[in-house]
Amino acid sequence: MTSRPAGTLAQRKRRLVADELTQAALGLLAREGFDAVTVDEIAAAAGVSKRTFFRYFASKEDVVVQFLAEMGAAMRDALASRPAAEPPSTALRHTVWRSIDACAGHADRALPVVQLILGTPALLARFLERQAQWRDELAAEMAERLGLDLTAELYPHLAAGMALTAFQTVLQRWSDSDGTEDPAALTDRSFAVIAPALDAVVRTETSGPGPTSSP
Amino acid sequence: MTSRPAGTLAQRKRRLVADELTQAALGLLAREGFDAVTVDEIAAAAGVSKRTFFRYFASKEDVVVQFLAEMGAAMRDALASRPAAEPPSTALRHTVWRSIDACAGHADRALPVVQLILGTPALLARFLERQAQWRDELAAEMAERLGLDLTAELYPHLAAGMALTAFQTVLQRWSDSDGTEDPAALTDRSFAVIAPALDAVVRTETSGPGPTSSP
DNA sequence: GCCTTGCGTGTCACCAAGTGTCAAGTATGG
DNA sequence: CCATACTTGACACTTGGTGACACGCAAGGC
Repeated sequence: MTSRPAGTLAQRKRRLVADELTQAALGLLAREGFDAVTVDEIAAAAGVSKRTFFRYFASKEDVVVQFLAEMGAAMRDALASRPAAEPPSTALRHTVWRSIDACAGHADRALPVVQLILGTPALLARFLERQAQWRDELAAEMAERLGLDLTAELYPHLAAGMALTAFQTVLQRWSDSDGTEDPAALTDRSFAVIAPALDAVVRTETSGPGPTSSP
Repeated sequence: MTSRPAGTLAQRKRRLVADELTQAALGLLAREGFDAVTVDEIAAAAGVSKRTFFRYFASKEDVVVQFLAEMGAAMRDALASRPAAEPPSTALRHTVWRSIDACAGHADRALPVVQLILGTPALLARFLERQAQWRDELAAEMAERLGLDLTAELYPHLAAGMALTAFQTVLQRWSDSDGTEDPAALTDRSFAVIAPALDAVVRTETSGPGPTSSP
């Protein structure tokens, strides 16, 4: 009863501490830079001990990257919810748009974080690592969508990779332009470039040796 | 005089120590796993101190990733040396093939390293970070090749990203199959998929609003 | 032959990221 | 009131990585 917010009381308390930690970390890191802030400082700013910090986040990088963690699940959901008959380029465009839009929606909070990530090698590395997981997940979803064998075909992984390349390109431009450029336009332009490959599924993989030869 | 091998004597000595360190590290890491080996052990195995290790490599990850560092330069060189009239898909296929071939060439040494990298989150992250740099370099080269404005157009970054997606996909398959699958065939198949996008440069970016609309 | 200069290395001290352990605090249930 | 489970803080410890200093050794000038 009275479970209005979400889950048990203990879970809500845990969420509270996590939010406090994230808030403190994001503020300090964006202002001072990733290497200039220690975990002790973040913990102190949130009013907990260093040990407790590591009970909530696996690493200092995680505080920032986990802030974008739901993006992976969101993308997969978005892809799964697109009509099966839709051409891949359209389905994938909506897929990455789900996350881009989430960023662009509250740019005031998201932009500094994106700039921090893209500008910090250690964070960029973690972000890309996360993207590699998303790629596998999206590839699995694409294979299921199209009834392809994930282990035999290359298309699913390549399609997912191309979509995430577009994602990353848009994010980079948006970050570099300090939020000036329009994410929607960037997304459309990116997918206009990669669409010819995304929508040429049937030919390339099912017909034997194909057109490629002569190294 | 007597500068047969390369550079001065000091430089050759330095190279010798670096090779010894790399050799020791690769052996230990591949056998025991990345986290199970300490820097002290690597240094001891190479007969130097921990401090000296860090005078040669910026981090423990670097020992492994720097082993593939020349790939970036090799790719850029490969792209720069392709005839300007060549279609992008062909030029980029040769570009990534330069590195794939280098791996496949001495698979006995390269395969364990690739498997170590792809199987270790921390190393994968560094590898992807490196790839992000390559992407920018290849994008710059592509822009110059095609006379495009790197800051205005999206195609260069997207094309470079697609090529590297193919690169990563091939490497992944090759690693997963324990070197069984043919890298050349995988490369050709991958580029057959992405070629339609790579070779459709002119239309998408130069002609105004274009075919993309209706979200 | 000696002495200076410079470079590479080892030793030591140090900081920060993580982890294991244990004791103390607090909510729940009998 | 007590027993239990869960969370937290405090402490110690390992490891990655850096700074500072001293030593050894080669090259070159006197």
